[in-house]
Parts: sequence; C-alpha cells; structure tokens
Amino acid sequence: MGRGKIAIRRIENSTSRQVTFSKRRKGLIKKAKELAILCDAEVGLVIFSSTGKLYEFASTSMKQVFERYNDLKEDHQQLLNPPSEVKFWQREASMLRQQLHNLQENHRLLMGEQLYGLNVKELQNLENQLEMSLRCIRLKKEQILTDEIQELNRKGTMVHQENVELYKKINAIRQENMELHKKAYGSRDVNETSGNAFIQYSLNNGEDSHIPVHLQLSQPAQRPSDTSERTTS
Amino acid sequence: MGRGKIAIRRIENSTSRQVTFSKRRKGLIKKAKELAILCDAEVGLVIFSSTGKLYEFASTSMKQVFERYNDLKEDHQQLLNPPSEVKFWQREASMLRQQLHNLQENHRLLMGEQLYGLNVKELQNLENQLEMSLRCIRLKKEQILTDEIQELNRKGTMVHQENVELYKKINAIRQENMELHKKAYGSRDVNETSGNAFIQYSLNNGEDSHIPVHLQLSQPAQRPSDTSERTTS
DNA sequence: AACTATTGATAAAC
DNA sequence: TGTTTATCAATAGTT
Repeated sequence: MGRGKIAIRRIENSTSRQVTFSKRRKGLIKKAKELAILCDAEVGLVIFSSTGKLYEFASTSMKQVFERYNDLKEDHQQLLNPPSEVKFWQREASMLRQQLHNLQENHRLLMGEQLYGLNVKELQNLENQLEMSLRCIRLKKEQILTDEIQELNRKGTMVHQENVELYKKINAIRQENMELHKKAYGSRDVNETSGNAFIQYSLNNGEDSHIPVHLQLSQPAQRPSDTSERTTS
Repeated sequence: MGRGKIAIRRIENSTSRQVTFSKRRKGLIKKAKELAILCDAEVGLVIFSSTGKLYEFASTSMKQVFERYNDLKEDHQQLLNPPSEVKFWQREASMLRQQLHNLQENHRLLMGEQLYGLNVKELQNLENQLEMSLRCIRLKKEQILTDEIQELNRKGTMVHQENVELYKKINAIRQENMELHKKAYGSRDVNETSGNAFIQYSLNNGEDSHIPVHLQLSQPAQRPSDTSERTTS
C-alpha cells in the first residue's frame, strides 16, 4: 500500500529502513490501540528499533500484560528462577560472542589480514569475492556519477535553451526597435551597426550550445546555474 | 477501511466484535511481523481477547523481549527482582548484540551489498580498502605458489640426481657384467647391442635433466615422485 | 515532513 | 470461519 509494493525482507537502504520503521511503527501502534478499544482486548506491544531504541504500547500497563502473560504460561516460571536465568543469559552471551568472533575472523580476511592459515583455493575464493564486491561498488559509483552527469547535462541544456529564447526575444525587440528607429529618423547607419552586431552575437551563442555543458561536466563542483546567471545578468 | 468507516469505540454487538477481533488481530500480527523483518526490529506483541484467550507474536522470543524491556526499564526490577548477576549478563549480551549488528553492517559493505546509502567518497574509500585487501591476498597466494614451485623444483632435482646415481650404478654393474660376459664367452655382439643402448639411455636422461622438472611445475597435481618411480621401476 | 499514487486492510454481506 | 466486494486507510516513493 504505497507507490509500489515491496517484498517483505530486510530493507537494505538504512535511511529508507529508518523512515519505514517510523511510519510502520506509528501505524502498528495505532492499530494495536484500535484493536484494544474496538474489541475490548488487552494489548501489549514492545518494539525495539535496530539501533536498540524502545517503543511500546499497552492498553492497560506493560507490567500487567507481562504478569498476565506469565500467569498463563506457567512454564515461564522457571525463567524467573534466578540460577537458570543467569545460565540463559550466559548462553546467550556466549553464542553472541561466538558469532561475533566468526564474523570478525571473516572481516579480517576481507580486509586482507590474517591470511596465514589459508590455502590457494581459499585465497582464490576470497579474491573472487572481493572482485565481485569491487564490481558492485564500482558499478554503484559509476551509476551515481552518471546520474550526476545526466542531471548536470539536463540543467545545462535547460539553461542554454532559456538563453536561446532570451536572445531570440532580445533580437525581436531589437528588430522592432530598429524599425521604430527607421520610421522615426529614416537613417541607415543605425540599422547597419547595432542590428548586425546583435544577430552575430546571437548566432555565435547558438552554435556553441554544447560547449558550456561539457565544460561543466568535467568540473562538477562548478554549478551550471552560476555561469549562466553571470552570462544573462 | 471497509464498506464504511467505523468510529473507534467498543463494538457493542458481541458477534461483530468477535469477527472484527479475529480480522484485526490477524492484521495486527501480520504487520508486527512485517515491521520486524523490514526494519530489523525486535517486536513482541501480546493480545488477550475479551474472553481471556491469549494470542501472541514475538520476532525473537517473548522471553527475550520481556527481558530486554525490563533491562531498559530498570524501575521494573521489583517486578522480577533479577539478581545483579543476571543484569550483568543481560548487559553483556546487549553489548555483544550491538557489536554484532555494527560488524554485520560493515560486513555487508565489504561484500558489496547494501550500498544504497553511500556517497561517492564513501564508495571510493571502500573501493580502496578492497583493492588493498586484494593486493594482500594476491601477494599471499603468489607466495604460496612460489614456495610450492620451489619445493617441487627441489624435489624434482633430488629425484633426478638419484636417477643419475642409479644409472651410474647400473652402468657400472653392466660394465662389470660385460667384462664377466667377455671373460666367460669372449663374444662381441652382446657387448655392442645391450651395452651401447644402455649408455645412450643414461645420457639421454642426463641431458634432459631440467625438462621433467618444469613439466611437473606446470601440472602440480601430478606428483614428481610418481613419474620417477615409474621410470626407475 | 508533506504529498499522492498505489496497495493493503477490512466492514459489510453472504 | 471463509469468501467476496466496495471502500477506506496505510504507506512507498517522491519532493
């Protein structure tokens, strides 16, 4: 239910993931409230963001919900039994530590460190993986740069077209001006000098239409609007 | 969002309330699941119907959600009264989880995934890192291969020298044999045929001493000992 | 954060 | 409860 449907899997883009989290969290809490009110239910909802921040809703109170939950699930009493709880968390920590360790190991390999235990085949696999990563990264980078270039081209073209239009208008007005001048004074030299000069300037600019755009592309820091504004003003 | 909109207040008709509860409960749990998956969040949802029936969803486990909740809200200590040891391990686990999360994020980048939020500068840094890693890995691989080649060369040379020695011995014995033959029978043809053939074979092998070694290097799977054993036996 | 095109959820009816 | 359909709500992508 949005501009397009999305697959239900972890959103890779972290910005968009956070935005979606905000929106959907709000929606979820709203619906939890509505269910509690409409259907006279007791609802408890706890949400931890991936950064560890806590959001919650409870139609009564979280404490009540937890207690009621624990009352119903009597097997959870053992959980409240301190010794086993300590064990549980120790196991949890141990498991996490192991995962962390494995990932660190892998990470080092990807960073090209600690390669001593590897055989040629393993090194080859690692090399292939890194080459694939590099391809992805370069593709992404190129795409960003290409997009930027296209955007600059578009802007440059737009600004240039605007310029062309402006020159046309100026010429038209000049022409009109000259006609008026002729009628008013009937002289020739005014016609020949300022009129010719103006048409040439306009044509010159028309022929060079692509040059400023390409110059801007090789220097992305310089905004095309800057130059065009200077030219037109 | 249905045939008509409804006010958010307790549905008086108990049948319709029951129906709505079923539908909305299903929807709420679905959305809770989606939030957890899409946004990498930990979600716990407890629903008691007005008749007291329990429905629940937890992205990890309700136990974990409760513990994490209580960990964050320390004023709830009285509720479960966890000994300090439990709290210690909970904090430990929480810290490890966070570290793991960060490392996973980094790992994805190194694998060329999840590049959407990055700008060109960040992509460039990543690219440089991966290139450096590749250099290290290729260096290591080359070193291993070089070592292997040297080792093979060494073995090849050794085996070949052994061969040369053996041929010398064989020739010596042959010579002795021939002398004995001469003394015993005084014939020529035996001397000329088998004696000449033998010396030639030996010389041939001596001149090509470097060739088999190099062949072995380009085919590391084939052990030099195999060929030499076949030759000598 | 605001906007809107689109999808998704669901109220009503069966 | 399941299915269908008309309608409203949520939200994905965009600005």
